[in-house]
Amino acid sequence: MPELPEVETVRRSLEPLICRQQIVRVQVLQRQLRLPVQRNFELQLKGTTIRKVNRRGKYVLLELDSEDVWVVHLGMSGKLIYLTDSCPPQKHDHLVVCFASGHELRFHDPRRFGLCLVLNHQEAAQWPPLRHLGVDPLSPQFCLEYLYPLLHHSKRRVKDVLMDQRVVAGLGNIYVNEILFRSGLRPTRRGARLSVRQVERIVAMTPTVLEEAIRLRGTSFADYRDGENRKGEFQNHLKVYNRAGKQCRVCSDTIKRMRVGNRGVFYCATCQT
DNA sequence: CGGTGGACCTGCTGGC
DNA sequence: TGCCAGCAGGTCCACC
Repeated sequence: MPELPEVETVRRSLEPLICRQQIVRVQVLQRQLRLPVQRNFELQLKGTTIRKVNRRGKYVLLELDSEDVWVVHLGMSGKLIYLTDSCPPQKHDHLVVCFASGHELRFHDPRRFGLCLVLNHQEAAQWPPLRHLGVDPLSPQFCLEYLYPLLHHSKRRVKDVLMDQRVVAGLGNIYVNEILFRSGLRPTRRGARLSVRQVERIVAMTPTVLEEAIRLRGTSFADYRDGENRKGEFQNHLKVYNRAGKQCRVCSDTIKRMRVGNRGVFYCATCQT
């Protein structure tokens, strides 16, 4: 499910709802997520107040007044849902966090590819998945001088390089397909074979696509919802992803689908070379 | 070492 | 209608 625009939408929707709220009760209903939920997870959260909601790549980082960080990754099907009225836990609600206000935050994840853990600031800085994250594609560090050498020295497909979280933090399959369409490049092109001009197009189109998707509150197929369980709208603006057999919105050619590294890739053979 | 393919898990869709 | 294969937005690890 969630790539950078969806995670950022969750962050923005949760921030005003949960900041300054004190956690009074924590229930773990399912410990087996991508990593098992820590033994002392409940104790680490209980009594703390959420100070800020940050994002790094696809990770949501909930900063606590205890100086710990509650790290959440939504995997493929994870949701963080804010409830003002309690109800019995639903199927696949794995975590229920109750605030002093009586409101709740729940982590819900049918496929359990998601992740929840509590780390202090030093541990968070050391934790390899966070430590190795590449630049944020919406930051000024994401520029030609950064990206061109990484692509130029890689034999991998441009799609795989852009999806590598150590290179760019937050891109996944949907947005890489869209970015490469708008850059006029086939996903199977090898990084080393791209010209400076072509990498310039990627650098320009990446924030354009991501910012448009954030404005439309992300892409919802089946699962994705923001912190208030609302769908996004960007699925109606996709140019190639999930559009195999349909007409290209630019040239009317038929959008093609192929498999690259065990996942679906969508492209227009006329617009992308 | 870099690069690829499968595993992890549940649910939905489409074909027969 | 029912069943089953195939597919899904992410990450990690074994293997070449």
